[in-house]
Amino acid sequence: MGVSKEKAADNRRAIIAAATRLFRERGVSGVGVTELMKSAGFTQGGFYNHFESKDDLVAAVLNAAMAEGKADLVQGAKAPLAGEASSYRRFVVHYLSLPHRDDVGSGCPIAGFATEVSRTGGEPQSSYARGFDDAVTVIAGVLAAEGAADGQRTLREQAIALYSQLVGALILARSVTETKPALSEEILEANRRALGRQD
Amino acid sequence: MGVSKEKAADNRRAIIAAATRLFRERGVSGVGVTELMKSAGFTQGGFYNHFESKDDLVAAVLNAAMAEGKADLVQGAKAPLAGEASSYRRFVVHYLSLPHRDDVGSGCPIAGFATEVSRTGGEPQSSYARGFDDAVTVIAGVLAAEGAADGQRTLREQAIALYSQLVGALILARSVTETKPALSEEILEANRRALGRQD
DNA sequence: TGTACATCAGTGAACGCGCGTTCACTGATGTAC
DNA sequence: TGTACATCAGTGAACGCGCGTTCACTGATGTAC
Repeated sequence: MGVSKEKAADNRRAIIAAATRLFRERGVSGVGVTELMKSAGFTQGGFYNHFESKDDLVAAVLNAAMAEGKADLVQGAKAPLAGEASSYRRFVVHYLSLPHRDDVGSGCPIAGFATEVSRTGGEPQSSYARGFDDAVTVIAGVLAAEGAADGQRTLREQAIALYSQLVGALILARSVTETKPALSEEILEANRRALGRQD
Repeated sequence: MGVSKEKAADNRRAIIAAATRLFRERGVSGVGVTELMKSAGFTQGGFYNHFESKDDLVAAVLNAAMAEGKADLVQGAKAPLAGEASSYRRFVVHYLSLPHRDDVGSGCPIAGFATEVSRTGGEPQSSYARGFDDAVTVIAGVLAAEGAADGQRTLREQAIALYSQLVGALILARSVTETKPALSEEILEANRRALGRQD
């Protein structure tokens, strides 16, 4: 078809963008290369001009998703101090909100890819682990701003525990959304209340 | 081959048992019927004498895994009061232990099947939700025995929040085991410490 | 600046392979008499 | 209790299908002169 280098790079990004969404929603093995390419606006064959294999794409997807996830987090943490809520409060409430629960495709990639990378291992898992560490650092910053002093536990430790609870609550809420929506909301609410008081 | 009804029922259970393990370890779509049957000691064709389809097996597997998971929980909660540790303490420490992290195949099915059922929906998800509810009830009992009074929050609410944190910690620890074992252990440890003090 | 040609992103048919499922066959089980 | 026969769990080859991947082809891009 003939396409400029610039346009080709755009197209590569479009494929990755489609994959970061679809892989979170349905899992890597739940999305075929043909469907993926179609969803990005191309036909199947072109895939291999950009990636060596589907596994190669998975690695690129985790890198991209983690970078994007970190950007979202940082932006959220230092968001314009609109409203009276603290950073901490806003972060928790947003993370455990219905819109976030229902938006697996562009929601927190740590929650969306956790099970995937535990089975994949390798490079994607390394990217994921780096992304997790970055997130913990940002959250520790939020806790510091909150003045969440604790003689026994470091900020990092507290951030890891908080993030674990948030991720668990989100994954559990998502796991029963379709058949038990009331239970799903109850899970979010119980965790919001548990995290309402300072940890 | 010719097999008694009794033996046939045993064989059906063996297939389900193999599947509850393999599906947790590698996901439903990561295990083929042929491999599954081989792992249970049979050839592929016999599968359809016991189940209408692979989806039908998935439903049976979730029922079985939830029943077994509940039995494990109840047993753990009322375990012989050996040692000085409280039920609560024992539960948390075991849940966040390395052996439990490394035993996805027969570990907590709520953690092992969470992502799977969020995509599957339907009957398997209903079984899962029932299993989750049962687990919350058992945990609320453990918290009650601990005298975890809290004027603001019900025992059920506290149990849901606690379980969310445990499940999140386990899933996150598993997600980085292969490439970042130190981080994986740090996640378990941070949550153990966070839950050491009464919630 | 203009022309000739190599490059390479995109197309879509085709490949082999493993999947879930079906089938004809087998032989011990378990029932009818 | 013994014999004849229907049942049905288990076997393993075969089915169609969708998967990841390859390929010959195309035409605009972008370089050489």
